[in-house]
Amino acid sequence: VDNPPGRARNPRGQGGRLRDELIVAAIRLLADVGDADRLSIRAVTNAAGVSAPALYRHFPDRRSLLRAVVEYGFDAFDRALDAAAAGTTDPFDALRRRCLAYVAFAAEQPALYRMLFTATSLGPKAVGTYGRGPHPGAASFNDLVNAVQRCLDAGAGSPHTSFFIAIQVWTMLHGAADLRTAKPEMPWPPVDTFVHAGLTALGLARPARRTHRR
Amino acid sequence: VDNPPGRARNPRGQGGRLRDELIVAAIRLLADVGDADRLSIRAVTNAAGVSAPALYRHFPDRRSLLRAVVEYGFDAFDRALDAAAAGTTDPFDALRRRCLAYVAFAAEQPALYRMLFTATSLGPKAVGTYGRGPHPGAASFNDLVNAVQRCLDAGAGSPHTSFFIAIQVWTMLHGAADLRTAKPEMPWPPVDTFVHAGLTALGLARPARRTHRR
DNA sequence: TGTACATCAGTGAACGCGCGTTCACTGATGTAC
DNA sequence: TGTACATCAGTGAACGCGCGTTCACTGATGTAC
Repeated sequence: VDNPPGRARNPRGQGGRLRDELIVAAIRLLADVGDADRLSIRAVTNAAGVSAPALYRHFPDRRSLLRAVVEYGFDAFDRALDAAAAGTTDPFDALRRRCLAYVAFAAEQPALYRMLFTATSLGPKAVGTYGRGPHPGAASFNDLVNAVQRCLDAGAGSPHTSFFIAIQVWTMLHGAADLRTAKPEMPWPPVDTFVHAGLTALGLARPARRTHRR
Repeated sequence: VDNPPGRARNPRGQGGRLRDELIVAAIRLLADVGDADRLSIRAVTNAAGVSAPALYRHFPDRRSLLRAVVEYGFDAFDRALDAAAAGTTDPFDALRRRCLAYVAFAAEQPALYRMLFTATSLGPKAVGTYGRGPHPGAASFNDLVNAVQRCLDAGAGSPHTSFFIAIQVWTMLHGAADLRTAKPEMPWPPVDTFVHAGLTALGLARPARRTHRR
């Protein structure tokens, strides 16, 4: 991984650009090394084409960089799911599309997905904790609760609250996403088949129509 | 973490004992450090009361130790689930008990659980791959398929095969176990409520009896 | 019964490495006068 | 218009550390004769 030879120093007042470049380089590198623990400052700065100490102008320490990566990653995750759901007005179809996009995101960027969903706030580990403010994934979960609620409003048949059902859906999605990454040697059923079966079992398939069109 | 002061050298021919002591020490340490990546040879041998090079008499390298930990961990996992299911003859109750024991195992030893279920065969990472022979978790999954099949034989109502249903159950359990560890700040519903709801949704609750006893 | 020797569990020092972080610095560029 | 200076993005060398692994070794114990 050589330095991009042509990187020029940012002009005065534009030093902040390097901050974003470092985050993007970290995410790119994450796909190669497979684990946030392997994201060393030296590797990230080298991938961004600067020397290691240059990082400290933008982040006080390594953990701060990783936290920024997590926030950036959740942003990308939310955008991917919203984009998938934007293609339909039917709440059941929207939820199904969100679910498929969820698993697809994890399949495309497994190391980033794990960093967002399993490395965060795990004791003294790499990323550290988010003491103040909401957890960066809170918005994503809230989107899911809302998507489920729209299905309930449209007549979905579940005895549970939208919160409880959202937990059920999230659990299924995380299990599917994480296990498929962890155990690639298993003969997993196709994702859409699996997601459809899961949503149906949870009462989140479209209910039978009361009337037929003529 | 000081050396246990009293450790005596094993007698001739009993050098193999240290092998087990190292594995046990590694699992104990795993609970403290929280991640298999942090299981350094020096930390493990120190916890076992020997010098670092002593490990090489029993394992060719670090990865071999970690693989032995995984095998040992799957053994303990299987025993915990079997013990939980041994208390009943009803297949639905047996499956439910297995599920609760699954999540309990993960809650009690989160780092070990992760090592078994998410670190294995993840590219060039800590543990390495299991090229030859069956995956050490294969037996556990097979037990689950059998437990599901017994429910089907007892009249469970699912349109799917026992393999597919076992994938559904496993996905739910892994999702629940892993997310609860990763996001402890979430207001998770009680495990037994959640597992009961999940098994019911999957058609794995006891079917209504045809006849009543008089 | 005594002794030389082979076996073997484990040690202590050392290696080269990549790490996060610090420090004093360089050199281009905008600004004040 | 020219020049001294402040600003600031980024550098290069160095630090102390823990790591996996190697090497030559120690010293207790069982065995052959």
